[in-house]
Amino acid sequence: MPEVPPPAPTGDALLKILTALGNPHRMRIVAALVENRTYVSALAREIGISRPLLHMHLQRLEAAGLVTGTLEAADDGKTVKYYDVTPFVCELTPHTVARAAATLTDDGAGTADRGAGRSDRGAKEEAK
Amino acid sequence: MPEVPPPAPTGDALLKILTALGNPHRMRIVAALVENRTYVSALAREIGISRPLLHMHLQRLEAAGLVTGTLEAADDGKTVKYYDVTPFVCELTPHTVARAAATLTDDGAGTADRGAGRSDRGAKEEAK
DNA sequence: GACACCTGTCAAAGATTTCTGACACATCTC
DNA sequence: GAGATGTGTCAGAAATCTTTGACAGGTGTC
Repeated sequence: MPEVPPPAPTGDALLKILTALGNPHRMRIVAALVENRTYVSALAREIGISRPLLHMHLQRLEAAGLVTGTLEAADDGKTVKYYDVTPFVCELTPHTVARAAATLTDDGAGTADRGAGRSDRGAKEEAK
Repeated sequence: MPEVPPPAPTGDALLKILTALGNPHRMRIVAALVENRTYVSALAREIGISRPLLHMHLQRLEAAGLVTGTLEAADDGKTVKYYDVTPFVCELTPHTVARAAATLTDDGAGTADRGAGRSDRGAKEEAK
């Protein structure tokens, strides 16, 4: 079959995606960015949350590879940070979850890589 | 049978699925149940977590509709609770997330006032 | 009866996540 | 300069999730 199967992310990557998307505010952020790209302050006004809070949510989404932020210069020269959604595709089935769980690096004892670990993975798309 | 498109869960349902799957232990539970169905105590030993903890995780998974538990009688007559995975299919893309976000009943204000007393919550948005 | 399994629930501690209010800095307009 | 807009970060409170240990049953075997 010529069908190209989904990228099948690693366990940690899938976990990051799930925890990133598992939040009403972040789901709405993705929804808003699908409609049209915006910058941080405008998006905060649109959704109705504070800038610091939105900043945190955007960081979480970006860390999961679901959105990307670019610092651009507006017409008047002011620097604005625009965000776009990544065209991610992730199929969730018992099999894909099981496959991802096999590569989890979390031993359950709390060896979670919180804030550490440099990841050069800009896109999960080619992961295999 | 022709191609059946994914059911497109409601916002709250998808959120439940995502938060249920967004946990290393629960991902491993699904993985273990995909291999072969078991009962609670055996599963707890297999994964290496306590029974009360596993019980909570299973409840969360069952509440999201990802697994189902059935109280059965073993050969010797002892009652055992077996768990099976539901053959769920959920496609995660910017579009599906956006579509689901539109039906979220969480007003983001923390007020668990599901679907009641609807009024303009964005009153302060235009106050600028 | 004593033991070994199974089932479930509870309260309380521990660890994350979420959220708010300030702060500091830059650019453009009046 | 003052004011409005944009950027980002920080500490600490508040809410939620995770985890443990103890408890209260049930059934079958020795």
